[in-house]
Amino acid sequence: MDNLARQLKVLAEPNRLRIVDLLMEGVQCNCELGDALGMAPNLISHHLRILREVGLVDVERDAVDARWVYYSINRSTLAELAQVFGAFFDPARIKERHPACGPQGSPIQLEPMTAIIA
Amino acid sequence: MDNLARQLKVLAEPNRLRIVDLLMEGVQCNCELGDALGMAPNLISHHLRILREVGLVDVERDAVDARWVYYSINRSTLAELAQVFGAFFDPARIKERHPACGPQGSPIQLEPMTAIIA
DNA sequence: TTAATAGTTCAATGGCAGTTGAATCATTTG
DNA sequence: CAAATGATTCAACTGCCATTGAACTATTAA
Repeated sequence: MDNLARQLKVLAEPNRLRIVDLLMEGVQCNCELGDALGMAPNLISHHLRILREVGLVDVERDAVDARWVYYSINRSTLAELAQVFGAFFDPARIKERHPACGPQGSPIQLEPMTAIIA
Repeated sequence: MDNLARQLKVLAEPNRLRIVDLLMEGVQCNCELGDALGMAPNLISHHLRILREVGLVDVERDAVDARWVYYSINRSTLAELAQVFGAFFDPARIKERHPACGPQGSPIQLEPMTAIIA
């Protein structure tokens, strides 16, 4: 579960989420990502490193001109994440209330409350 | 997409993720959550408020003894989140590389790179 | 070999947010 | 009424992390 939280934290950053989205669309080099997002190359590198650390992104270097570096989504990591997430947040998992506290004799006597929100 | 990032950010906090997990198991009052997680009641309240703000959690007040407050997972919000997440991170969405930059004439000539990680 | 290019690493900054303890609110009980 | 209970709100603190600008590495081009 801590592992899930860690991956969610990585994806919860808006710019990283956009990077992942662009990588899924096929965009891959640092410069293109930076252009698309209006971000500096070093910042792109920073986020890509974090995405690599959780295994969501892979790296390749161009065989002809080694200055170019291409990033891509790691399919298996993504698939596993989607699977774990889907299992964890499956609405069917929600169980009925079984309170161990509260007054005896009021098992299911509840009234909807909107006041506390206002 | 910003909306997705916001919900992910809420769920990326380990203690909140545990609270969500407990709520799915049927645990619901502040005190029980606090006992289960070893956290002070005010901190539980804090995280529950954040979960409420994104619509993931609902609130009810005990009809017999109004001092007790019960929290529960909002099924529709959870279902929508699971759906959006599943669609966004679907491995089938990953497209082929189509680089607009890089040297001409090296379309698919790449070599795997492990050095950069070390 | 010198300059240019693509990218990374480093140090410093600033803001957000989780945590803490005390105070407060609302409700029920004696 | 006063005391107790369940929970929330408030103010202050602290640590983490995205951002920034500059320096640095590696590779290719002139």
